[in-house]
Amino acid sequence: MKLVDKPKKTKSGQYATGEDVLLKLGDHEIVSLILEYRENEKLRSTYVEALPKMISQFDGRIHTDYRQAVAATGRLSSNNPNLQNIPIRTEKGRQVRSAFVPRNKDYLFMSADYSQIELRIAASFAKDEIMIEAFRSGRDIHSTTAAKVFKVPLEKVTPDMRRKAKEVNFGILYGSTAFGLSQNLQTSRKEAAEIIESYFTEFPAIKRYMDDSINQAREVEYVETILGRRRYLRDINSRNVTTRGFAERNAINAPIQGSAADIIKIAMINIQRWLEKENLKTRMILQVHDELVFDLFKEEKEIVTERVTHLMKNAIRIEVPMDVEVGIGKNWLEAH
DNA sequence: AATTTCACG
DNA sequence: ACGTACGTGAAATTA
Repeated sequence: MKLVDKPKKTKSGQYATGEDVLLKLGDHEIVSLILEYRENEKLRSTYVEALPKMISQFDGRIHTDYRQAVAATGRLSSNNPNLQNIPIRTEKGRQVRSAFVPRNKDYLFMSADYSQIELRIAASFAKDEIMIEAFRSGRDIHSTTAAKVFKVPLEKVTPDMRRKAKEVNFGILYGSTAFGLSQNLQTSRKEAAEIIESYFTEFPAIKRYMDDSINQAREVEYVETILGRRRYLRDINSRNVTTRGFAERNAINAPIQGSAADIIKIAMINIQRWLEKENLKTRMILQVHDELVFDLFKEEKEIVTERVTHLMKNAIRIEVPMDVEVGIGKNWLEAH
């Protein structure tokens, strides 16, 4: 439709039509129509029509498989079907999620989520006193970051400043560049670069930790999680800047993402041991990276809530307290 | 079989 | 000038 002069192409030479590309075409009505169609098709083909076919003839339930040796960071992955990517972000998506229900009327769905686990791990590894103190005092981490980065008192942080700070906090964990952040914030590279610079001035320990991670990786060509899982980074000394850049971002991200995986695995082992020891009817049924989902026997509500929270918070001791949010409802959506 | 897109954390 | 934020899996399309 000649909406732009030089349309972006994919590496195989096709026109790129991903969501981020379409949204930069301007506000032609075709864009929202295509994206609406895509959303509907995704939900129809991947969930609404696929999942019912996966119902077991033996017990009427859907069973995923977890793979323990696929993800390079030590995370689990879920397949056949993937139950770690059930929709939640859009209204129609949430309808799909609400179809996941307990086994019978004596049960409820319970979800227990680690709050900001990766940022807490980063603060702890970096020994950043400001960020550690923010978590210890239970302050909102994104607002705290916004106050520091934009140099205003906490009460003067606007929703837009908080939104940007949140993107920065995530970007940091991924080793984001000014370009990446500007794309994500839909702002100029200049502003993105200024925000990042300001971030590193306010949180010097985080900057030091990131540099140390890369330098250590250069020495031994691997990085490690808190429990010693290694990710080998054989490209870390590559002379190709793009290749080396990937390895450097992995050097920052893998210990953090992987340590979060270590921690939830310890919690899962302790929770399962406890459920069996106590002969409880509640079952741990899903893991979604920082969340555990339970088919909760109603009469066990109080004890399970208390013990699961405790076992998740205390799986491993680090410099920062772990916070866990528990929700209970009559389906997976309501449990959040 | 490879690529592209998009669902999740 | 180029490429550019981490980790996955599934469906549809393209080659």
